[in-house]
Amino acid sequence: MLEDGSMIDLQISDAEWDIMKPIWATGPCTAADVIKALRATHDWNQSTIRTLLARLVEKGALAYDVDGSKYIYRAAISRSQCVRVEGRSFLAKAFGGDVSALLAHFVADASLSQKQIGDLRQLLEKKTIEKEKRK
Amino acid sequence: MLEDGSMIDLQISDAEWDIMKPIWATGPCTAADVIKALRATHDWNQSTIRTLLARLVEKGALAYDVDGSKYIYRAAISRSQCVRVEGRSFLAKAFGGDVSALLAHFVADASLSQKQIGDLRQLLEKKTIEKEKRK
DNA sequence: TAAAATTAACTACAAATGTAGCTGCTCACA
DNA sequence: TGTGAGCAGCTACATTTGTAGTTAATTTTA
Repeated sequence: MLEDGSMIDLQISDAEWDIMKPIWATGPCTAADVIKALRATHDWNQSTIRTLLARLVEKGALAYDVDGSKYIYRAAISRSQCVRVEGRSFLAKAFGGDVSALLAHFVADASLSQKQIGDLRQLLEKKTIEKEKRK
Repeated sequence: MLEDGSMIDLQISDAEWDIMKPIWATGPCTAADVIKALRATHDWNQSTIRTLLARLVEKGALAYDVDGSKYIYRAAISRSQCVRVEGRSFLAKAFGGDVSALLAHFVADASLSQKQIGDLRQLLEKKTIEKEKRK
């Protein structure tokens, strides 16, 4: 069990993320559904997608229920869990774990709209208040 | 040439990042220096480090000057360039390119100190003011 | 100067990843 | 009920990555 109780630390490759996304987005579905969902954005052979689905099952990122001759795949780990794991790994790699540095980087690198900046400021404000309260 | 004029899009693996770090941190140095720098944190055979150095040269992330029988390695790409490339790839993979979502995630996931929150708020404020001015 | 220590170059090899092809079963439709 | 389309399972294969070992030249040191 990892410190945060997440208990998972799967490494999902780039291509595998692309498979997970439509499943997280639309819920349980068949391989055909995933293939259809990716047709627009990826020039992948359907074999490729089926292979990746199988690998994700092996890894424990997906599970499936059998429906006649096909599988209904569903996420076995949540997007947020994956994001957390992936985020920490990136944070460690690129910023030596310094979250402030990471945040500063993305604030500087991205061109945020006035509204986005406002939202984030509000989020931070709320966080400050929460902390105040807990004192 | 990529849109931002960075012109590079090297993929630096996790282990390779660990090699780049001390070089970025301390400037040009020999393989022995890198090995020494990593001894504290990594249980790597020196062969491993030398292999990674060579790979990074192949990839164009490092360059070297010959000094007698040894190489003085130096970064051929800056840390910030790497961070930018890596950051965008992560942003695309985990947040579909939505910077706000990324920022919100790290603000929520990390336990920021009061001071860190304050600094970030200040940074955003500055950004807001800049934008105001440019109007 | 002869032996010991360094160094870069080359080789190795398993696991992960990207990207498919082939095969045999099965289900729906003609 | 035969047949074609679709499906999962298995095989394949080049590349990247993690992690070394070996070798030959060279440099340092006793």
